[in-house]
Amino acid sequence: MAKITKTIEAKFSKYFSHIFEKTLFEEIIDIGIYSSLNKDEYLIDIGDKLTYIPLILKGAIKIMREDEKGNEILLYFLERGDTCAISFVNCINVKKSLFRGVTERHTEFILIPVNKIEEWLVNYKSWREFIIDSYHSRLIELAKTIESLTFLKLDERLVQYLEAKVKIMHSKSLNISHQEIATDLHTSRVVISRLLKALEKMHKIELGRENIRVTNL
DNA sequence: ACATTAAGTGATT
DNA sequence: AATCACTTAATGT
Repeated sequence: MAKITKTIEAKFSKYFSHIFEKTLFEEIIDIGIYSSLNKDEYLIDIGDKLTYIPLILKGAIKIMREDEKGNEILLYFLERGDTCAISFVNCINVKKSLFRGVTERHTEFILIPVNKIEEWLVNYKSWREFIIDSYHSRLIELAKTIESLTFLKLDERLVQYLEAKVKIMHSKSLNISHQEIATDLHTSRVVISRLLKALEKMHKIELGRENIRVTNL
């Protein structure tokens, strides 16, 4: 956790300056706290109290949902330029988080304290638009997830998953275990192993230990 | 050298 | 598509 330096401001400016009006931009630089997390760290867990909202500068976050029995399912990914809009409403009401956010890779972000979120909603048009926009994108992501859960077979979901992963990691070489994919898609490792083998036979991917190389999906 | 963890596979439901 | 049971291979200590 640190104050925002000139270098970080430049990074932030690159992805967010066209979104926010100048006075708001300056206020974010003044008030925001810069922070980062390594791969596989929790940004937020289910039940955590929300005190900050992250504006993502770099990296990617996986948003998961878990039921009472511990069944996990991947909802969507967040990346650079995104924020976790779902958490805004939670923030304002000081409710606990419904989701879990885990970093997919080293991730940098600027934290905005809860009290400012509400204040800016009143004072800045660009902030209102940003929040609504972000909320809208998350809703679309969720709709897509429901769609694939309902209509797609597991092999098609796996292909979608790999595509999303490649996009988010900015790499065709994914360092991920079959077990982790199985957990994300809420199925068993054996099934994933078999489907991956099938994709390999079709020359769409290449398999290694904890590595999948996507060649031509 | 031994234990642990990831991945491959046939058979069964 | 899930589970079991077992094997093989890679990696850590």
